[in-house]
Amino acid sequence: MAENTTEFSKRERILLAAEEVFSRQGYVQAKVDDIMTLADVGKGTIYNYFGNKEQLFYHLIEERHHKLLDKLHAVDKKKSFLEKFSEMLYIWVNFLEDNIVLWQVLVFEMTGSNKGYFAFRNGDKWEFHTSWGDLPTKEEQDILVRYYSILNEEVKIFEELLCEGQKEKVIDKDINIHPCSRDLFFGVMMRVFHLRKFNKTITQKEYAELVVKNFLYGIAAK
Amino acid sequence: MAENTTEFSKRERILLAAEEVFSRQGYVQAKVDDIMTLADVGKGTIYNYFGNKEQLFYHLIEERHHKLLDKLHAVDKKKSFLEKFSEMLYIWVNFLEDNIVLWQVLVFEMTGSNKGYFAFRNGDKWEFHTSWGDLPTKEEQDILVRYYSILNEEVKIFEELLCEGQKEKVIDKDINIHPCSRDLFFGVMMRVFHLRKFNKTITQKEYAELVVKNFLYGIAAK
Amino acid sequence: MAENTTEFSKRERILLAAEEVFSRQGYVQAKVDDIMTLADVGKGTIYNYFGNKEQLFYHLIEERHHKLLDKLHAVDKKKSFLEKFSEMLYIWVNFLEDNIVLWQVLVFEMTGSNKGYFAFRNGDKWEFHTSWGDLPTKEEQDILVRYYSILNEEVKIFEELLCEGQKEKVIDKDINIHPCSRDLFFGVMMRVFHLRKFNKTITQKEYAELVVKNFLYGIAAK
Amino acid sequence: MAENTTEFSKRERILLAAEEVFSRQGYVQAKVDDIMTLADVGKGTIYNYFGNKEQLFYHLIEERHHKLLDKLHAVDKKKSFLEKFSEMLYIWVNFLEDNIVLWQVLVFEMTGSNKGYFAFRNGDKWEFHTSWGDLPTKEEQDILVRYYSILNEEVKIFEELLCEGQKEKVIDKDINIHPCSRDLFFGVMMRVFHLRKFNKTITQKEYAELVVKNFLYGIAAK
DNA sequence: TATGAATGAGCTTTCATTCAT
DNA sequence: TATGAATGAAAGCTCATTCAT
Repeated sequence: MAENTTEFSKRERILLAAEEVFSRQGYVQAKVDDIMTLADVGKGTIYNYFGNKEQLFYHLIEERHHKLLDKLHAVDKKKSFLEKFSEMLYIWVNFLEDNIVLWQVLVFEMTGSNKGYFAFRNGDKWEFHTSWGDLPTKEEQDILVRYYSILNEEVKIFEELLCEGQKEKVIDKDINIHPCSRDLFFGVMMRVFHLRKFNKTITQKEYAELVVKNFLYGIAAK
Repeated sequence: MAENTTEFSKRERILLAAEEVFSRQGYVQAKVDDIMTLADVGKGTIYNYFGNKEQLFYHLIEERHHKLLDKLHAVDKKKSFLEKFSEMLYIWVNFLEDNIVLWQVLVFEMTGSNKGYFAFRNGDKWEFHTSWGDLPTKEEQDILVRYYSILNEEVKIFEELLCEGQKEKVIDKDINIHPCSRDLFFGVMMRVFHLRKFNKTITQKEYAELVVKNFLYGIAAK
Repeated sequence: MAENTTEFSKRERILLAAEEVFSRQGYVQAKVDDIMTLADVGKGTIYNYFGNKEQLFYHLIEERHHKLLDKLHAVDKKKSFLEKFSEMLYIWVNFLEDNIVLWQVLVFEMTGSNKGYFAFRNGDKWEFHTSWGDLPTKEEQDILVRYYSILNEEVKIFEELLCEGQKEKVIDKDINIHPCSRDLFFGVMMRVFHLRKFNKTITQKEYAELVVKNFLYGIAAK
Repeated sequence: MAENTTEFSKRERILLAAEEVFSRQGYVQAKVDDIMTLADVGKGTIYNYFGNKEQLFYHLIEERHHKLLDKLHAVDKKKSFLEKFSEMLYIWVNFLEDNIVLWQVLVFEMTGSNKGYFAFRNGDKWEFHTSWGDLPTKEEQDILVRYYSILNEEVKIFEELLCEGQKEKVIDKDINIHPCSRDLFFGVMMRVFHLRKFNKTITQKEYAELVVKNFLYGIAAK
């Protein structure tokens, strides 16, 4: 990765190295030193480009996030709900296979869910809650919001998709789409993490179909 | 918590404080000093009782784990699959509401899934794999195994339940129960985490029923 | 050692355990906990009997020291210098084989020679010097004096012996006995430590004779 | 020492401070904080340069060791055995006067002789033994070996010298050179430690001659 | 712009000693 | 007299960040 120092710009090399190190170690345990060494740049360079460790992680995530968004938005709007559902789930599964640890870190560490924080949008503001009393400080909140916003943008696409499915009467009218879309989004993340272990023979495409099927029709005998 | 120093033994106070601090900070970022202060005991006392930070966390988790297991095993074996399913899911949801951050820490940090590790049992041994090359050291593996074993014991109960459902032909015969039970187990964890935020009006009982319904029959219009 | 708790008094058991632990670990690294466990007494008991770790070590050393002195003084005064020399050296070698680590700890750690301190008697007072500027504090000096006194008593016996040898004209009249007796005393300690490794076939008796021979006549070809 | 911060590089200042602190306190009781303060550098700097406390000590010792070796090897090979003996002993005495506490720490603490460990080379491997049952762990052994190797290199020079003396028939043919060279080597160390106290009037040169004389011909009246 | 030597607050853990029982 | 639970000061080491070059 770090060998072809001429092929990539310093910024790209840092991002590539950051991906590897954050994926190996998680966020807290990842060391800027390791990223520096792997990227084959000076330590100061990382700080020049990205300001600090957290912002480096954010930029890494943001870049991937936008690539995912682009793919998701590229799905042909005119297709049927079921076709779009399969296709978009495939994109999501495919993305997760490449970025699973990073996205787990994002969901667990960076949104503060490992500290009992959770947040949701109330109108145009984010509200924070906690299972244990202390709310995040203002600075912490600003950071958390950035990561919540990323996840929210991703979830929203599936939420809108499911709404469409409900309008098209494929999805039951009594279903509450909001939590349901979160179930789908985070549930697939868990499934991908386990798929890798137990179900390596199935292709991503087939897997996406299976998820759609189970999600829509359950596992009960017909 | 620390106020009622006479009501609880030092050991209990440490465990109570540990729960709060680990839930506030996750495992790595939790400081033994904070646990000590909150429990209102000397720092050495924690080490006398539990040996080190990791063992303290383990004892905390193990204690809760056994309480959960007891409840799950107390479900009347003679009831029908559907009754048992609802009842056990309710127990699991109920348990998670009380221990959600701790169990997220367990699943994410302590099993090393934040580092790309995953493990599964091959016969009577645990095998470790990683998305990024470095395997955990022997010592780390020993620690990981303890946490995997806890989760495995919990998942197994649901796996056996679903097998029963398959035998009773409530669950489709073509479903692969092994990954499916993991989906259920970890999926509910995710749902509970989001339920708290978006769906506070519904009772745990009702929620458990909803999960069963969606899991078995999906969300498609009938 | 600790098994026959009825055979020995608590005090004896502590001393026996202390010997083993100090010999295994040296003074600083020996843990009072280990002594307590091995002696099978409560930790407070050690402090009741001996006050603190240092005094426990001192009592241990002192007890052995007096046994050595008794043996050395029991040598028949009327024998010739050479006979007495051999006999006393044998006693010293024999004692060291049983107490080598303890006496190394005494010489190195407890006299502060590992800290560059050295002391000698000026009349009836001990004077302290150091290679590195800071003299030991008053309290430290008091402790050091106790250990220096023990070694001094032991060396003195050999010093007097060599003086006698000089009077009997077996030892050259130009030899300065004071440093020479220290050479003998500490040199034998070093030799015993190495004898154990390289020269196991020779008996202690033969070894004492060898030391006497080399000390008196050197190793040059005759 | 710390005053002339411009005269010495940080590395040199750390080594100088380490010498002083290890000489004042021995190895175990020396505090990295004190070295840091005395060297007037940040604590991390010590770890950047030397990795850890033990390696710092090792580098300190190794540096001195190589200087000693250079001097010892610089002795003219063509001189007679007796001339070389005097000259090399003078070098050794001279070296010890400057490094006595450090070399005592090396011999006593770092080789584990304060814990009853001793080691010797069997072919090309070091074998460990102990007076009290517990052998050092593998990691401890690796560290011990480094210090044993240093001492071994130094002793070996004297061993070879004495072998030469035996070939030249200056030393008795029945003498076992191996333990004898250890006696000389460690004995001189003891003597230097005591010389400083009792015999300051004699020069190092004269002292070296005296040791040679006593070692070869003993102290008996001729 | 790019560097990496230097920093020091902050972490986990140890262990001699105390003291209420 | 005997105990051992409890203590907390003190230790080695880490690593995000800075800043002179």
